[in-house]
Amino acid sequence: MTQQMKRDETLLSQLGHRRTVQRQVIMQVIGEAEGHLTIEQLAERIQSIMPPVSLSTIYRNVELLSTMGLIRTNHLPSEGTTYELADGKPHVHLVCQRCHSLTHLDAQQLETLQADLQVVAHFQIVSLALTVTGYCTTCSTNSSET
Amino acid sequence: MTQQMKRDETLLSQLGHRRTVQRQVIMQVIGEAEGHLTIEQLAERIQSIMPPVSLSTIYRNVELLSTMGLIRTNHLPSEGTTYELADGKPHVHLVCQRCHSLTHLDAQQLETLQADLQVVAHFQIVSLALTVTGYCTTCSTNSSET
DNA sequence: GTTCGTGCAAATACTTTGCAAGTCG
DNA sequence: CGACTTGCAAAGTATTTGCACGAAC
Repeated sequence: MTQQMKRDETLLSQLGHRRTVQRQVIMQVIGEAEGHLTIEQLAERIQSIMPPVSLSTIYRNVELLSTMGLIRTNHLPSEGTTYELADGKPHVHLVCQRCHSLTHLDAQQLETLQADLQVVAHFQIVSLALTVTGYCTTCSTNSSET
Repeated sequence: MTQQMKRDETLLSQLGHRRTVQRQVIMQVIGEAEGHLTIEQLAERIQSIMPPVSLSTIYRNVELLSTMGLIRTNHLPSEGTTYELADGKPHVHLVCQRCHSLTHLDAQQLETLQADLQVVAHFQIVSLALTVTGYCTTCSTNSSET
């Protein structure tokens, strides 16, 4: 959180945006979370440390922070839109098409691929997430019973 | 489409589902499309070949077809939820956090990774999509001007 | 006749937008 | 003062659900 907050303040001033309390708390909450958060989860956690922030404000700010590259926006099936720190670490999301369960993996093996894409696509990668669709262990096992 | 339709019918009967006109047309349209389709695009194309199918029916059937592993569900930022054939071919989606543009890549280099994950996660992979978040060439170039 | 599927309309999310009031430099 | 933010309420979209009718086995 410490390093992240510092980067936050730096970027916010760089881009001419104000370090409002709301924005600071949003960054703080996202930074302290282990995984990704939905807008509602964000709102809840914010309320636990300060007076509630309106949903529209949260929506507007995650959009801003995402544009600035501070956070990453995920579009996941079961959980809807979620947000997390844009730390550049590759994610693997295992999405089950049957029960819609979601499993996370930290994929070391993606490190090299990230570099490849950098070159190939001339795309400035902020974060890299692999969405794998298929069947989780449970469903894959039970599928024969159907 | 031919092979796909056959597989469609096979699976549909296997699972005790009926091969209704609506379902066949939905599969046909998705099969004939090059890329992924939104629910609305689906509805439009269906209307061009038969009397309109209600949106709820389409929603219910893409859910069904997805559960059956015939099609793949994408959750993309700019285009919302889209559907396409679950052909197992890896996709790379380059999502720009700034202008929200979406670029597609066919990634051959993911083939091996797919095998790795199969083992590591005991996850039965239907399809594999890499969502890369960052800045596209245009935005990456212009970012300094901001 | 019993089960399954569809269409329609209503009900639910989820997200965006307009506007008035407040804050900061 | 002038630019930027927020909160609230209203407006939009997107998706789901309940129900009655019709089709299939």
